[in-house]
Formats: sequence, C-alpha cells, structure tokens
Amino acid sequence: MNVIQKILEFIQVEIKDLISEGIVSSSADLTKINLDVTKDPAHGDFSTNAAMVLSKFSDMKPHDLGKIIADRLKEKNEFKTIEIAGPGFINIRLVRKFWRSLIPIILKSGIGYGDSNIGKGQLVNIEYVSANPTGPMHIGHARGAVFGDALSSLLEKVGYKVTREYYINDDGSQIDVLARSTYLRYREALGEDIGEIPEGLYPGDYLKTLGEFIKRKDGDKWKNLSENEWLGSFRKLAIQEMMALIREDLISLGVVHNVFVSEAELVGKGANDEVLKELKKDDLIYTGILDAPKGKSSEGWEARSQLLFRSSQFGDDVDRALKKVDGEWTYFASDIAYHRDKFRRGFNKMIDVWGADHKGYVKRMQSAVDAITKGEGSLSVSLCNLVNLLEDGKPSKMSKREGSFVTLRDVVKAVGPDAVRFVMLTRNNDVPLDFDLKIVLEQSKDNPLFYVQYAHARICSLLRNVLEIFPDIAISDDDLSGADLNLLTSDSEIEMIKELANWPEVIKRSAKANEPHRVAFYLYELAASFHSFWNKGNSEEELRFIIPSRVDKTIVRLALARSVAIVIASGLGVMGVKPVEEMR
RNA sequence: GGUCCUGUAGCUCAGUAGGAUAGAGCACCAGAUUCCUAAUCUGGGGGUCACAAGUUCGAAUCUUGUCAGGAUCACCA
Repeated sequence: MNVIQKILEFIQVEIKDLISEGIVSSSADLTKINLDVTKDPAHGDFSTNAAMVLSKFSDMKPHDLGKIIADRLKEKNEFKTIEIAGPGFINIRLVRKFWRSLIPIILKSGIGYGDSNIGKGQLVNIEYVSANPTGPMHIGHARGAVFGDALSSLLEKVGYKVTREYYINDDGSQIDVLARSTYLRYREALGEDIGEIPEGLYPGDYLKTLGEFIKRKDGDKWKNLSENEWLGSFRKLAIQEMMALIREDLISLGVVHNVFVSEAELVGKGANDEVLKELKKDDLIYTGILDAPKGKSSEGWEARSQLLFRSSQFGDDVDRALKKVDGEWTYFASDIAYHRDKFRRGFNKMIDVWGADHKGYVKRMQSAVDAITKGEGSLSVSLCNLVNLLEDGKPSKMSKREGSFVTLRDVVKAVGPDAVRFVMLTRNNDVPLDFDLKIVLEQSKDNPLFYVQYAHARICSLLRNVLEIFPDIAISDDDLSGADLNLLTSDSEIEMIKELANWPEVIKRSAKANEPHRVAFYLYELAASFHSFWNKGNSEEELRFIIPSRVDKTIVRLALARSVAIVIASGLGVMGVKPVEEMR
C-alpha cells in the first residue's frame, strides 16, 4: 500500500467534483498538485497545494477554495484533522489507527514492502561495467558495477523486467595491444630478457601469469613466428583470460550479469554492415569531411574524407564518423549495431552506465538510437564519475596504464564487498566520490554502512534477547502482525511508522530518477531515527522495546522493530548489501 | 571556442515533477551508561543556497546572464 497514493486519490476525487460543479475551470492544470510529507509536525502529516494551484482556475481565493476541499475531505474517517494554513496549504493529519495499520502490512509483505508496478513489466536493458578486457577491474570500474547493479534492482522493485548486460569490447585495436603485451610476457616466460615494457603496452603483472600459462601449454611453439602468425591466437586467449579475471572480480562484488555480448561476434555476424545498409536506405549516411573542431585542440588537425552518420539531424552537434581512414569500423559504428541488436531483442528502454569521461559520447549515441529505432527506442545514459581512493585522507593513485594500480580485488579483500557497495552508493553517480579505506572499516557512525547495519543488528538482538524474558511467546513476523496495535500510542512510535510509510515513495522516486543513492540516504536516516528511539529507552523505561512487566507491549514494540528491520533489509537488498544479525 | 557537470554551515555532502522557519554527518562546546550492544543518544552555536536579473501567491530547485572550479571535444575505446 502506498499511503501517499491513496490520499492523493481522495483529493483527486474532490477536485473532479469541483470541476464538474463548475467551481474550478476544466482547463485547470492538475499536474502541479502534489501531496507532500510535511517536515514540520505542526503542519500535520501531509499537506497539499491543491487550493493554491486551483484558485488560479476559479474565482475563489486559495483559502476559501481550500475550505471547501477540506470540508469535503472531512467526511472520510481516515482523517483526524484538516486545516488550512499559510498561503492556502491544506494540512492533513491522519488518525493514528491509519498509521498503525501499516505495521501488519509491512510484516506480511516482508522485503517486498515498497515494491510497485510503475514499470508495468516493461523490458529494460541495463548495460553496465563493460570494462575493456585488458586487465582486472579497478576501483573505478567497481562504481559502475555497483551502480548498475543497484539500479537494476531498483527498477525491478518498481515493476520493470530488467536484463543486466555486459558488452565486451573485444574487437578494437586495444586488443592487439593486449595480445602483443601478452606475447612479450610469453617470451619472458621462455627465459628471454625483455627489459622494460615499452611505452604503449600493458605493463601489468597479471599478464606474466598468462605468459607462463602459454609456455606450459604450447612450449616455444610461437617463439620464432611472425606477428601475424601468433596475433590471432594470442588475442583470443588473452580476451578469454581477461574476461575470466573480470568475471571473478564481479563475482567477488556479487555482481551478476544475465547477458554478455561480444563486439567481435556482432561484427563477425555482419551487424555493422546491416546497420550501414539500413541507415543508407534512410539517407542518413554520406561521405564527407568534418570541419576542424573550434578552439584550442585543433592543432594537428587534417582534413579527412570519411563515412559519416547524420547524427546532427537527431540533436547531436556534428555528424560522426563510422569508419576510420584505414577503412576499419569506428567504435561508434559497432556501438550503433550493438544498440540496434538490443532493440531487436525487444528492449525499447535501454540504459547505459558509462564512465563520466564518455560524457561527450552521449548525444551521438542517443541520436543513433533515435535513428535506428525510428524514435521507438529510448536510451538514457547514467555517468559514473571518478573514485578517489584514499587511505586515511591520503590519495592512492590508480591508473590502468601503470604497472601498479589498485585493483578492485585488493580493495574487496581489504574491506569486503558490502562496504564497497554501500560506499559507492553514498554519492550521486554524477559527481566524484572519495573512498577512504580507513573510514570504511571504522565501527562508528562515520561509517554509514556500519550505522545502518548496527540498527538492523540491534533489532535482531532484540528478538534473541526477548526469549530469555518471555520464553513462550511467538515472534515470527506472522505472529507479530497480530499484535495489539492500539498499544502504539507515543508520538515517537507514530513518527517511526511514518518514516516506514515513506519507503515506497523513496523507491519510486529513486527509480524514476535512476538514482539508487537516494536509498542509501533514506536508510541512514531511518537508522538514525531508530537509534534515537532506542536510546529513549535509557531515560524512559516505558519506551523500551522489551518491557518485562508487559508482554503485550513488548510484542507490539517488537512488531514495530521488525518492521524497521524489514525496511532496512529491503533497502540493503536494492544496494546488494547483506543485512547482518550481529556486529562482530 | 562548443557541449556538459559542479558551486548549499569551517570540512564532507543530502535536498529538482517549485512549497511554509534550507537539512545531516564530521569538527567544536555542554550533557546522558544500575538500561535490550553508549559501536549509541540528547542539546548548542554555525548560512547572502557563488552572484544578478526574470517567471509567480512562493525559487536552493525553473529561465537568462555573469563569475569560479572541473570534465570532454576529428580517425582511440
């Protein structure tokens, strides 16, 4: 149940009446009417701006119009008080019974509480990570991985049918570089002194292992052959091995994709040629020369005749090249073919998760999707910004081109997958993120993961401890949902429930904005409220969860506590973090 | 030069389908432990929401301009 939806419906019914009675003009813009959860308890539980919005479409002042709406809403017995305040807000306070009734609903829904169906089962393809198969993942890749995974869960929760996809860029020239780097390590394994790894090749130690592996497998079979004799085999083998590394890294984070698509395979199947043909038919392709980019970076620019796609017809700044001067496909060409492939697999809704350095690429890709789907497909791109890995405030550099970079594996080993996942979601994906290895391991409220987990663990400990005082009570969620809710009378209890009532709305808004980090902030606040409530028991024994003299009160408090735990678990589930039962 | 992002408390940041007195954590100050994990909690000070106009009942939020910081910009991926 979504409380906000329900009340909004009540209001909408009244508004329709006002319109049909001619009090409000039928041209009224109803989309501007909202129902907000109030920040100030003096304003009730919810407030709506309906009267202020509608007064423009009627002869009445906001206050008078508000009074009419309020009077009619008063008929409903869900409402305790309805007041007009300020410039014309209608402040609504619900009867406590209404709030209390949420508890059994949460207990019965379990972590499915908050789910909705705004996606209506629509297929969504979310492509994320897509790290080039040239080495193990580093911490920056992890952000995309965690973000994409959480976004997927989020959209699933609101009723989309999500496919989690990984695009393997295994066709470009960087794979040649990888193969050459591997060949060098192979020769090293054979005992040759290779000296410094030349500029432009991958220096990472992980290729040593591969070189040695090839030596064990093939001996010196490749040693005296020319590059074009070994290149193909080394490419294939290297990609295979690098993807194995990456998959291991993903598994260590708990990130699982449903589909892996190989660029090389798509190109091999002629997907690029097909796209070309299709675009040609629509007259969206021509051979031409692009202008030099304006500004500073035009040094060294030379005019080039290339095969171009008319992306500027679809909102891009300039047309974009599909083939390089040497006749090879550009990455863009393959990417168009890939997105066409997604569309043909039934995905009208596509989301790509990229590094923020690819920002300049968004428009052209969206133009291409527009063109190849004739406007039926939509692509939205979420960009993940840099991760600054810190160690007690000191930056630790990571770069894929350098020999020693901080691998995801090292970080996961140091702090665990849950910490990585949670921290990655504590910032909007669009802005840089500091990831401090020290803070992440701290057992204090500096560490938001700890703080949230601690709340969950406290609730679990309640359920363990209560049996020592009341050995005979039944405390499954099902049992607790039968608790006597009338015993929830304090303001702080009702406030707690209101926060839980907000969860479905948080989920919905996060999903609409493609912003899973909002879940993390909500959980932090929910945990804060819980800790605060918990500590009230220090000064007022009446407010403890376990009250030895009152089994009935104890049970209803446990029901409340469990509801909080369920929502925490539900939120952590979106983030892919396992809720803990105790802090050890 | 184009495109885009960012600018909110001393620090790190929340807060966009416009809402009432702009929030949280850290740091600082003052408190709470016969008690379910004090690993926590309570209270306090701290603001020109970069600046300026505009839109309107109402702007941190929308529009335009300015300033500052950053990213990116033909064939790489």
